[in-house]
Amino acid sequence: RGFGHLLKSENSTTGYRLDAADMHHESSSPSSQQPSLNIALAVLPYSPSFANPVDGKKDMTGASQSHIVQCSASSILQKPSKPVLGTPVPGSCKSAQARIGRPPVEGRGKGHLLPRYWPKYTDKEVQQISGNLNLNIIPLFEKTLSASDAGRIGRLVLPKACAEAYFPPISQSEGIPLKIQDVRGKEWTFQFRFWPNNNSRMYVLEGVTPCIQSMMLQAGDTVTFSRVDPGGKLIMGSRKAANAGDLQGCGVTNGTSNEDTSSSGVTETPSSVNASSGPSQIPEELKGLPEHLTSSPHDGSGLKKSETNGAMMGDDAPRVKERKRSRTIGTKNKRLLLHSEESMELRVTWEETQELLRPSPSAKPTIVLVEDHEFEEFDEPPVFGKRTIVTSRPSGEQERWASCDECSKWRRLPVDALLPLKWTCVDNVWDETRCSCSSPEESLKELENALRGGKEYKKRRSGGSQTAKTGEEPSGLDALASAAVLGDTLGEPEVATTTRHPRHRVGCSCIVCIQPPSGKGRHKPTCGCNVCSTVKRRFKTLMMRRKKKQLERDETAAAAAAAEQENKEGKQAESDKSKGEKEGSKGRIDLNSDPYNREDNEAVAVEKDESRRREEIGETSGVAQGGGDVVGVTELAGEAEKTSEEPRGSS
DNA sequence: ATTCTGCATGGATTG
DNA sequence: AATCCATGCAGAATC
Repeated sequence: RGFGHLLKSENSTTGYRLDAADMHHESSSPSSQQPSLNIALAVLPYSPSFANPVDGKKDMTGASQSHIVQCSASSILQKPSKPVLGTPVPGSCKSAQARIGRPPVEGRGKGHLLPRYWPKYTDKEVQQISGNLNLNIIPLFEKTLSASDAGRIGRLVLPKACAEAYFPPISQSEGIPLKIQDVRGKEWTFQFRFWPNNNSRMYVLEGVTPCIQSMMLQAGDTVTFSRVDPGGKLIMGSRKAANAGDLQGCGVTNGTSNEDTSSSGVTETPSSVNASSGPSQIPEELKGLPEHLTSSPHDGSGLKKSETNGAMMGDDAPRVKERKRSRTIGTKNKRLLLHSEESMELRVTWEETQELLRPSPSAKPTIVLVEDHEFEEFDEPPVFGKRTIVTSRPSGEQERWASCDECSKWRRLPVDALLPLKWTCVDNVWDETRCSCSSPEESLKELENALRGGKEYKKRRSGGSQTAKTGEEPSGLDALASAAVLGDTLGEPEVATTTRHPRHRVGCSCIVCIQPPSGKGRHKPTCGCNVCSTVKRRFKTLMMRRKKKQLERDETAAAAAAAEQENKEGKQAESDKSKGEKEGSKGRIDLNSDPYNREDNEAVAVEKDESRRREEIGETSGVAQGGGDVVGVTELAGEAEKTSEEPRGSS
């Protein structure tokens, strides 16, 4: 519907309306099976004459028209089993709109675009476009961001066909700088280039990180590329993945969320959009851009892709949908691939996370009646609340416990109490005798009995609430997703270990995984867990070795008498130093070696010393293994300095 | 130590 | 089987 309108000056005779209802009614005719046909045809396909998309555009309108005329319906209707249009489920949303996928302009061949790259627009977006007829927005393609695309590496992999079809041709691998404007009018310059890949090319946009960040995009979100007509200016927009729908337990694939706009070519669009960039922020020439180009993340409407769209589109639709769904980042992103066991682990974490969600403090819910059931609809994403613990008394009665963010004392609360992220004794409205940090803590016998051996107990042992340590918590769906995926912040910190290296799993003790984390989440200096003790032991061994070698070098240097000899030995010292560094490095890095097989006595001595020290502080090795974080290197260094006069080595 | 860069690899998809 | 493309990887550059 949208592009038909956009391009009506070029193709006014067709008069296609792309209402979903129309689509179905017209499906008897081959030429109308895909009413978006003319829309697709109106877009300039990749033309070798496309030489200057930014600075000036050739007569694109004419070219478009020629393609409109030249393209045959059959070339576009090769795969009628792949629906690109559809209707949302009636009643599933207040302003249900179809996201229209534009089919490729050409059939098989160089310019053929896979449906997942077709730009998809909604009625509302089109309406917005129609509000300003001064310029045409020619949708080119879109791409769902992969983890690599959204990562800090700053490279956005472009679908080859799209790159060759809609970006200027490049012959050199270095490519060319390409100016692309975002919907706020900011112009970005990316390096559009390619790498030789097998016998083909792999096209990338380099330097996209600032742009991606400014749009607050992440893996699973979609970037769209359009062209302004006239002018040929490239426009880059974005669309967030519909996490809100996933939040409600739908649309979760492999633990990741994705709007999956390519699954059927049709999705509903959130009801409230365009919150972030008002018209005043949009340059005049860009007013009227498709709504998706300016839509804000997480509209909060909680709408999701209709599960029945595929079924309405034909017999093949469910199969296609299933297949296409697997083509999301869930399957291709190896980092997010989970074994079934891990998947279960993730689900538990996710469910646990649900308990922490609270409505945003400023959010005012709207009551929506769906099939006689009242639902609270929030315009703002939820925030994390304070983590609490629910215990059961012998009588079966449940109660909730929370620790004060100020004094860390545990307070007994009603089981239905929902606490904000920051909660102190003063906020304890349920127990007047314990509504101050000066009030004594209740006997924690019940609490400890209930938690002994459990996760919460370990948390308790590791010193108070996690939220108090982490300070400012993330809020919103992004934080929720991150927490669920990483298992960090809210869940078991040990899970985060696996994020050090994608191939490694919990329990891996290699050099990569064993490194103590820096910043938040470090183990306490007194922590005696296996990881901490191993790291401490090895570090001490390293420092002792270095000290010994330094002494040897000093003796050598002192033995030198003549100045010339000194010079000579100075060089030798350099050589020794580098050699020593290498050996030191060997000792420093080799955290995977078995400490009990060390040939040097220092290790044994250090081990004994460590054991003695642990006995003194009454800790048992292994209790907190993996239950938290590892002592920071700086603390280790400080510890090492106490036993060595030598300045802290590079660690 | 971290980031950048260019290319390689291999799973997923397509024809 | 061919192709695409997400991501791994290693050397270089930089912090």
